[in-house]
Amino acid sequence: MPKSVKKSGISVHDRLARGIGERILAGEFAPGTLLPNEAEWGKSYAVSRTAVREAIKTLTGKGLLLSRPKIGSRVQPREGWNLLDRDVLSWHRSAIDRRSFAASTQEARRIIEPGIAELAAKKRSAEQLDRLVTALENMRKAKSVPENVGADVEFHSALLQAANNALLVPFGIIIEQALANLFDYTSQRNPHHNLAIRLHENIVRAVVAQDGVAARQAMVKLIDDTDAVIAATTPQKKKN
Amino acid sequence: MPKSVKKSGISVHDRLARGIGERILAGEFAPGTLLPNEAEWGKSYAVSRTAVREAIKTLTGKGLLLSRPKIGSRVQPREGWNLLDRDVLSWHRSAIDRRSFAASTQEARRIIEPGIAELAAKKRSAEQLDRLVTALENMRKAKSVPENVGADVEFHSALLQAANNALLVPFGIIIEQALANLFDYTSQRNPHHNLAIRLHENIVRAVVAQDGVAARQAMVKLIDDTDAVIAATTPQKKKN
DNA sequence: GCAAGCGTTTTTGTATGACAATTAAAAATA
DNA sequence: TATTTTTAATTGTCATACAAAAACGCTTGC
Repeated sequence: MPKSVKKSGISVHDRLARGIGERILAGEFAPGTLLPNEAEWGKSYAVSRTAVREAIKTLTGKGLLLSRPKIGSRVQPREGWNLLDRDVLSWHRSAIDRRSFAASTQEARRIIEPGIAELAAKKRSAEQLDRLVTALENMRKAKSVPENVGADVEFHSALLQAANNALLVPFGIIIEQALANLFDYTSQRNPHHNLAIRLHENIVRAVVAQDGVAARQAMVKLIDDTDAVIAATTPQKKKN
Repeated sequence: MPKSVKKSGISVHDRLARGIGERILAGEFAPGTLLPNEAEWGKSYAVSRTAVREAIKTLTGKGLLLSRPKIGSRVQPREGWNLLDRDVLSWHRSAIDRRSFAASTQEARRIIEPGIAELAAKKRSAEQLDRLVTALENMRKAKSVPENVGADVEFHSALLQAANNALLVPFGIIIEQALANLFDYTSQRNPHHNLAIRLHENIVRAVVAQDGVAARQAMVKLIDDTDAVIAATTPQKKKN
């Protein structure tokens, strides 16, 4: 019996890649494991070998697999996984519990975003500053939760771009996921909205003044606040 | 059998993916550009459409492309590129000049690695500490430049793993490239070897003592030294 | 004249079948 | 037992055919 894959508008090999990818991230196929061969995938998902191969190429491109003739496709060690890939990260997110995912993203943000803010303050161009200011205005104008999330993501993306370092760009995905995650917690209305706006304003002020240290500090405060929001909406947390 | 100079071993679609990927990173196909269609690629590289499609799937999986029926494959905006993918980063590296690549990697390391050191000091397990200590010993014992690079990379990988945050793991690729790059500069013998060892020892000491602040400071000193090495081997640079 | 709807056509998406290349594992040999 | 050869399983590549999506141009109706 063909395994049912969630159907949607997207292509067969994309659905397959997601199906297999989620099972790898969930630990069903641990690193070092040899996957079923292409013919078996085709049979179990009722698709052609062509589609299977394209799905496997996608996963290989993301560092999850390595294929060799006569051997098959082997799950690679975790160090090689492109966890900062949008797809892989979303599979990862659905494979672990929300709390620890939120903790990981916040921890990572705390390491990276203050440095980004400092760089942005020092190196931003006038255009990049414009984009940041516009994002802040959109945050003020936001009337719904999705609008709010969108403007917030745009704000942090603009800041990231203003840092002018291509190697840091991939970390934007973490911020995106962290914010999406956050708005899972703060259900419909966010009473912190005004405070959040003010915290973002402080960052903009520092970037305008090209004051790296102030930008860093303002970002730390913003992340502190996010931590507080998460803690407040959580039944209980255990310390270690 | 030296008659054929064909890139032996590597598959056709891998070579194609690399070929197209390098041309995208080099700017020949800018973001927003529509690539030639699959049939044309097949003709110009003398391969089947199947191979072309698998190469394109690889690149799509790395965030470089998006394909849609009747439209074609369009180069995605840079924000979506998985620059922390090993392949993409190497294509990027060969597309820009060495100096600015070194500057970018050092800038990124300066943002992230101190935080990693601090996390590692606070959260490392006994086994993770062992791995770190072993890497340090291998640095001491290293007799050749490649051995030295290998042990150095292993040291920073061990530290990264000790930080116990999966989202930060992809950053290891930057460290790898940065160190490889560095040893391009310091040609054969590195007179800084003893100093470098001592700087690494300081990090280990802090991690042993679980002193996060000390670990952070020690890492900053190490990166400072790396900057100094780069500056010393460079004709001239301007400060701003 | 102009807008809306409808086929046309281009390009990717999927399937099938065939054969080549690779190499682990089994079999044969020294 | 150790080494070499053969075999077989699996991915890699190709050719062909048709399906599906969607931009484009055409017709039609007002």
